[in-house]
Amino acid sequence: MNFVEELRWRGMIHDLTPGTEEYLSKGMGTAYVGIDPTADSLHIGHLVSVMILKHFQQCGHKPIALVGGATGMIGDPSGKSLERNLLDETTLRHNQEAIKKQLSRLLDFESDAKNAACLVNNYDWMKELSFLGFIRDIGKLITVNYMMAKDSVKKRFEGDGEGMSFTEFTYQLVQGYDFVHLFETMECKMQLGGSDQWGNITTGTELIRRKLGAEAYGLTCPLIKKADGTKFGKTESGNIWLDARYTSPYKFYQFWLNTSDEDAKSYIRIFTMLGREEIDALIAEQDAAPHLRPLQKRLAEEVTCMVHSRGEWEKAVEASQILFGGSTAEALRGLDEETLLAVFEGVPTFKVAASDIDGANFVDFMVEKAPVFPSKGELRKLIQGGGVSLNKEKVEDAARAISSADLIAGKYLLVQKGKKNYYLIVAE
RNA sequence: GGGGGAGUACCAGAGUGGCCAAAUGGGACAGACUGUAAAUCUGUUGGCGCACGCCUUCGGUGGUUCGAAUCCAUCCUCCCCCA
Repeated sequence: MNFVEELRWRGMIHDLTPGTEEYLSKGMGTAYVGIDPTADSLHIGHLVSVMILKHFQQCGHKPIALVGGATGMIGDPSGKSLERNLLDETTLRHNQEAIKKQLSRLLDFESDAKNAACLVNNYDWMKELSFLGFIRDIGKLITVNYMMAKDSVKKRFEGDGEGMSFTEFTYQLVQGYDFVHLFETMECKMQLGGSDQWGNITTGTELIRRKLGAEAYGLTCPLIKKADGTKFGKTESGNIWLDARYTSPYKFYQFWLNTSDEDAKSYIRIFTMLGREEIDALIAEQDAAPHLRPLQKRLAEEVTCMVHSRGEWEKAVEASQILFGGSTAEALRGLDEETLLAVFEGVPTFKVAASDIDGANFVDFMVEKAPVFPSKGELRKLIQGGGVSLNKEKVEDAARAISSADLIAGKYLLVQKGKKNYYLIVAE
């Protein structure tokens, strides 16, 4: 299978250096992607790079994931208008470990195959490097003029921003040096990344050309966009993380399920390994029966299974059916405690004393005892607009009281704000 | 150093003595419609015992006035022009 061809039909190529296809056609190639360890979990923005590595590996090449322990300490100025905050070493170490764990579930690091994936941390070689050594061996090879011509740098010199520190200016050289190092030690001749990395990648290939007199290659993928122009991978509640502690598998599943038709058509090519025929068939199915959303369902299934597990996917589907499948108050009451908790895992939960329940006024209770809503006025207005439900039944009267008879399984209250926002109240 | 302008709710932006809890647009939230979509339409968007009542808000402070976002003084911040 041809890697470049594969990415091309999936719409995952933004730019590539000349000679890339030829290099990869000569047998097993090696390429790396850099990942900034700014948090102790990857988010779905990282997923694109990981998918590229996955394809790379599937096409018989050797992928390397580079955790940027050193570069993370500097901060990539690309796409940033302000100087970045630096991370301390302890945090970085912790983040690196967590990211390693996540990556190892997505790529094959274990097998004996020649092209098993590999994980490196640039801190391991950067920490040995002396400042003097660096400016002698690397700094000499590149002119400031060349570095200034990069978009990521130019932007910081013009217009808004607040200037750029020497540290960030040097970033591209440091990242370029990674490439040189991997080229020399692992025969890694290619770097992959998002389109914002193009400048950094070409600095690397340039360094390799000047220092080693050798050819190296780069490929970038377009930044993922949503059809409505808003930012991909963010919701009101923030980033979508791969770590279940930050984004529950249910939320994760829901995120993909809720993509628009248009986006789903491109996402399914980018975020799943499904083949061309299968995807074309799904798209045809979607066009024939859009309300059934076969595309979104399949997309959500594939990605959730890949990132979490089939078991988590099944739970997410089950939870979705209970939450959105037109279930009634009776169905809700029919649930046993265990299922209930599983379904509402990750839903904001409030604990109250059981003695506070009986006879309490609904509005007062929801603001004072279990602060689901920030103010009584807002809650009243929502109730008037028909936007609040208790145990799947619309709250009609703002003055209604609650009692222990409202408790599900003797200790839970399920409050809904609108259709999608659930809150669980536990009486203890 | 000289001259001019501006700071209003989440954002943008009206208002320049009482009719201002403050136009309008965007955003956000909710309702209807739907496919848990998009588009559209509707409502809400300072707090409180909420249908015309009270309290806190228009950069800070202090004043004038029966009454101030609006007038005066002063301080702070930002922008523009000239040197």
